[in-house]
Amino acid sequence: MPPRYLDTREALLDAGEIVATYHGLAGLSVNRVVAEAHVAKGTFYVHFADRDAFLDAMHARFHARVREHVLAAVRDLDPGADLLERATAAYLDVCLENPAVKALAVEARGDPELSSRFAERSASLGTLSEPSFIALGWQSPKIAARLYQAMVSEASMLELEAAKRLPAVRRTLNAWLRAGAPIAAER
Amino acid sequence: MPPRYLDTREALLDAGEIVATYHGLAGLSVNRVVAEAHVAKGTFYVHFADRDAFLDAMHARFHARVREHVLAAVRDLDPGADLLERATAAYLDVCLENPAVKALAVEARGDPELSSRFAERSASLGTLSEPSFIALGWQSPKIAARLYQAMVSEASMLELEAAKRLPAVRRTLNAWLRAGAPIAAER
DNA sequence: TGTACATCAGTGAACGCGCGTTCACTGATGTAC
DNA sequence: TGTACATCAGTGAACGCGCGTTCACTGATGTAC
Repeated sequence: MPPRYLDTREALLDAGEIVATYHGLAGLSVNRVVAEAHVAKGTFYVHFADRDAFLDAMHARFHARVREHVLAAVRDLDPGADLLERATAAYLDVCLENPAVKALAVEARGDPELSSRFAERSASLGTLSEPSFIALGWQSPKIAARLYQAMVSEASMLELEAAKRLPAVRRTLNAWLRAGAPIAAER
Repeated sequence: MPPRYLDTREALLDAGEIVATYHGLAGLSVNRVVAEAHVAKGTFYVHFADRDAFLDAMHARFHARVREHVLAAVRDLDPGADLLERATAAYLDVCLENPAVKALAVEARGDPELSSRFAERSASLGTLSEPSFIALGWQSPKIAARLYQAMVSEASMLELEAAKRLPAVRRTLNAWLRAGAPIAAER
C-alpha cells in the first residue's frame, strides 16, 4: 500500500482539476479545492507551500503527462513532418483527457507571475519540435515552431469545446504543416 | 468642450489599461483602477454597472480600435493573400500600441464567464478573414481562419515581449499564409 | 507482550486583508421666473 | 440681474464576504526497550 501522504496530495491535485473545470483559474481557490477533496483547509498547506505552488504542481503534472505521451508517440522517428504530425496527434489526445488543466494553462498566460513560472516547462516542448522545422527547411525554425504550437493549442481548444477529436481540424493543421516549408525556404 | 462625463469614463478605461499592464487580469481590481484614475470608488459605479461591465467596455474599446485599423488597411482589396497580409500587419500594429488589453484578451480566454462575453466580438474578426481563405482554396476555410488567427495572436505576443515589430515573425506568418493553401486544396 | 515515547499527516478555528458593491450625501452647473 | 430649484457626476465611509495563511492541537502509526 502506498503511503497516504501521496494519496492526499494527488487527491488535492485531482480536486484542483475539477474546480478548474467549473470555475476557471480565477475561481480556483484553496477553499474550493479542499471542499472538493474533502480534507481540512490546513491539510492543503501540509502538501503545498502556498496557492502558487499548488498551481505550479498542477501544471507540472499535466506537463509530465503531455511529455510522456508525446515522447512515446515519436520514438524512433527522425525530425520532419511525420514526427510533427504524430507529436501533434498525441498532444491533442492528452489535452482531450485533461480539459481543465489545458484551459488553465491558456489562462495563466495572461498572469505575469504565473506565466513566467510555467514558461520553462512550455519551452521544453518547443525544443522538441524545433529540429523538425529545421529539417523542413524553415528559415526561422524557432519562430515557425512557436507559431505552429499556437495553432495546435488553438486546435486543442476547438476539440475541447466539442469534447471530441475533430478530424477536419487535424487535417487542416497537417496541411499547413506540410505545405508551409518549401516557400519559406525559397525566400 | 466635451462633457466631463465622457472624460471620466475614458480616464477609467485608460487607468484599467495601466493597471492591467502591471497586474494582469487577476490584479485588475476596482480599487486599483480608481486609485490610478484618481477618482473616488463610487465614481466607478456611476459609469459602470459592475466590474464585469468594465472589463467588457475595455474589450469593446480595444476591439473597436482593431476593427477600425484593419478595415482601413484592407479597404478596396479583394479577398486573398494580400488582404490577409495587410490585415495581419494592421492587427499587429494596433496590438503593439495596446499591450495591456491584448494581454487581457488572452487571459480572459480561460475565464468561462468572460470568454463567452468576448466571444462574439472576436468572432466578428474571423468573419472578416474567412472569404480570403475561401479564395485561397482551403477546404475548411473557417478552421483555417481560426488557426491562422491563433498564429497571428501568438505573433503579437512575441512582438509585445520584444516591444517592437519583429520582421522575421511577420515573414514567417506570411510564408505560412501563402504556402499553406495549395496542398489543402488538393486533398 | 506491554508501555512509553516520537513522528507527522491531518484538523479547523481564527487572523487580517482586499475585494466588489451600496448609498446618503455634496456641490457645480443649468434652467425658470 | 437675482433667487430658487433641479439635475447629476462625483464622493467616500461603511457593509459583508471569501480569500490565503497560520498554528496549537489530534490521533494513528512506528520504534525502543
